Amino acid sequence: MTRALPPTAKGGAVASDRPPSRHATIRDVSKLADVSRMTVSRVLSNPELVKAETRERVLQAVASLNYVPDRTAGSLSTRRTGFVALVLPTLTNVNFSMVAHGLTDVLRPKAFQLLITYDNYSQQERETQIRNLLARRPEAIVLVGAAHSRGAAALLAQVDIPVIEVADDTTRPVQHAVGFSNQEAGRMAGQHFIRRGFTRIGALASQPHGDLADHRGEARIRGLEAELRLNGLSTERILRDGDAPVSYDHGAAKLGLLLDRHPDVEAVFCVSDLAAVGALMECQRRGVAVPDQLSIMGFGDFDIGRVVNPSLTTIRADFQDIGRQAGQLVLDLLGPAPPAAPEMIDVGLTLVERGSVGHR
Amino acid sequence: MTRALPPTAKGGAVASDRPPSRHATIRDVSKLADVSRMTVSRVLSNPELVKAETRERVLQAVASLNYVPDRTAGSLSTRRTGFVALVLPTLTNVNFSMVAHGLTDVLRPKAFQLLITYDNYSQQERETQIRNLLARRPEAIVLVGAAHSRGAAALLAQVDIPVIEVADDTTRPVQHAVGFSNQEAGRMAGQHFIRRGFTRIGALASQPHGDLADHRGEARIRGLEAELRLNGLSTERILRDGDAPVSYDHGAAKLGLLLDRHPDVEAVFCVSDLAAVGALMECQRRGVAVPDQLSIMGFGDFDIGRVVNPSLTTIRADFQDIGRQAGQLVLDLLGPAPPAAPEMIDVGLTLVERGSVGHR
DNA sequence: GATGGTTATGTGTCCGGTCACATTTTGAGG
DNA sequence: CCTCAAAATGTGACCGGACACATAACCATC
Repeated sequence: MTRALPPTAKGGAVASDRPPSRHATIRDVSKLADVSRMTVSRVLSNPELVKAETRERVLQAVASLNYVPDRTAGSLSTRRTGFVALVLPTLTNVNFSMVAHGLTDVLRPKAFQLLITYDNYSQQERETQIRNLLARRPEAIVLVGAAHSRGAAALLAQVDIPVIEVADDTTRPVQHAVGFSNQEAGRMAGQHFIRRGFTRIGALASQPHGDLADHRGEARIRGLEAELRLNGLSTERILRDGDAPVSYDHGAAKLGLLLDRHPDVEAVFCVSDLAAVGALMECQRRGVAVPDQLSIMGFGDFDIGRVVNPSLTTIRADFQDIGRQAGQLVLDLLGPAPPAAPEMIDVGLTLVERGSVGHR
Repeated sequence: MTRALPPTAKGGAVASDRPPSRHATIRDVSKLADVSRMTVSRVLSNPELVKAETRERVLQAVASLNYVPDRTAGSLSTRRTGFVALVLPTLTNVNFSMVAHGLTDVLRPKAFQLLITYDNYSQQERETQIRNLLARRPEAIVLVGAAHSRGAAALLAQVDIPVIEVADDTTRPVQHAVGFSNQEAGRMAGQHFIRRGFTRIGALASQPHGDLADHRGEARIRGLEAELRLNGLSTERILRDGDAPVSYDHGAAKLGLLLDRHPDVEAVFCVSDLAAVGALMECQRRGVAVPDQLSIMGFGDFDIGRVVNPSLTTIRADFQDIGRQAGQLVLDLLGPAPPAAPEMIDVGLTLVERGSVGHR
């Protein structure tokens, strides 16, 4: 329960007291069952190699000692940790969590353990996280996002395990990628608005600056910009303001700003459903009818978009599927016949038409 | 990049090929720097013990070999893994994620690494997750929720590391607890409604059944029930229906059901803000004015509650603070002077009055 | 220049498993 | 009852670090 105080405890910082082993070891079990360590080991990993009678005896010893094999020790010997590292921007974004769930769906049955960390959208922090993770000797590393600091990129480039970048653009990954084109998302939004007859199209995004930046959101905005230009439309209603990541509040506040600056805006694309819902709510408060007076489109297909009024038209990427595919890719790459070429899987995007986008 | 195929590869399942070491070891570094292993080890953990000149030489060797110390090996020797295990119901609930963030806030600076898993609200799965985690020899284990299967409870009871149950009731924890009273939350909701003059009070919750059950939500409901009874009010408008965990959709659907069954209901408490927001949206669709015709209260103070119209009155528990306090408790318990008695920290609850609750 | 206390560095062992290989036991067949 | 392959079990080394302790280098002092 409580740690035994080292005998030399002076109340000060006693850093180097090697705590006594409090766990039963394989030797304890082997003695109790009167077999060799190896037999115990076999009972636990290849039971069919051990005679039923002996096996039973060993299992009883295991149970009576509450023996739980130490995977740290096992890993050192087998050189297989069973860890797969996962780096997310944050744990608080459901879509990123879905990537983790998707990975777990595939990897948990194969006895892999996810090592999940996050970097709060900071490339600097991401680099130190990657470094820490590598010290744990994961068998593969999965990262949400393809933008890395110079140091992180160097780290990943010289690593000898599968590296999979997910939920981002699949162009020029370090090794492998499972994702979609963020620019394409922006283009889809633009095309949809244009098809609906809108010409005064705006957008809400964060301002990209320095270490903390939402590269994926920015890419979406660039896609929209490109589409607008292609159609000879103005891009002046695209608002980049505030810090990443965007939120409900961001959407509400910035929609107000956009409306003040460009009262003539007909349709707004938000880099995230969160901002879109915030914008929608701000419209309710201002008495701006959606979609009659203003159309709103989001990105990400968050649950909330389905219940708001009107329901939110959005662009969907299946993040759980991304996780699953990444997980399967990890298994393939770690398997007996790993694919030789880098995999670049594009899971595509779907425009989900609901109620928040009208037409002219 | 790709795994070297074992020389014996027949294309079949080659399970037991011990992959050759692909990482530089401390010996490699020591040879290159022409020092002993121990000097290298010291440079990396107690640099001040090594002469500046030697240190420099070692660091160069480290850099040129891209040496990353293997924490698996280190852990085996020091008997300190630096892992703190965290078991959540799911990764997709922001409040649980906030617990993880709070823990990280405190533990990351102390070089601990969270080992995060989730059990999809299944006690059975939770038990196997705990078992897997223990094999990794975490130095402490933090669990969201205090309800465990018989096996899990046994596992936790005989473990020799700090066990902290968080974000749940703090009564009778296995060891320590950081949380709040869910029943109290229900009572607070009831009291607030009653103060506002309502008598026909209802609630939305999931149906508790079997392995998958939302014990926390159920406790809130029981608190509300108790409060209603205490005031001689009917509890018949409390609706327990559908599977846990509740969601926006659940709230929307079940509010409809409640309204159909009890058109006279004046105020509804939802076990989660998610359900509350869903209910609110359903009201918008049905033309039921909130709060004029119906008052709605949630639990959890999710971001979305602040932006909807009307904004959502809710009961707030500071989940990130829970995480931080749990993290600090871990540090204390692992420190040189661990508290002897079990800690039971109640972080309390706050009623956040916003727009969705009116009065008679 | 011998003495002794720092400071700096090195050696052997162990952590708790698993691997490769060796040895013993078992049982079918002659 | 012996032979011999197959099945069952055991032995020693090793994975990559860190600890405890030993030894060497340094430097001031007398």
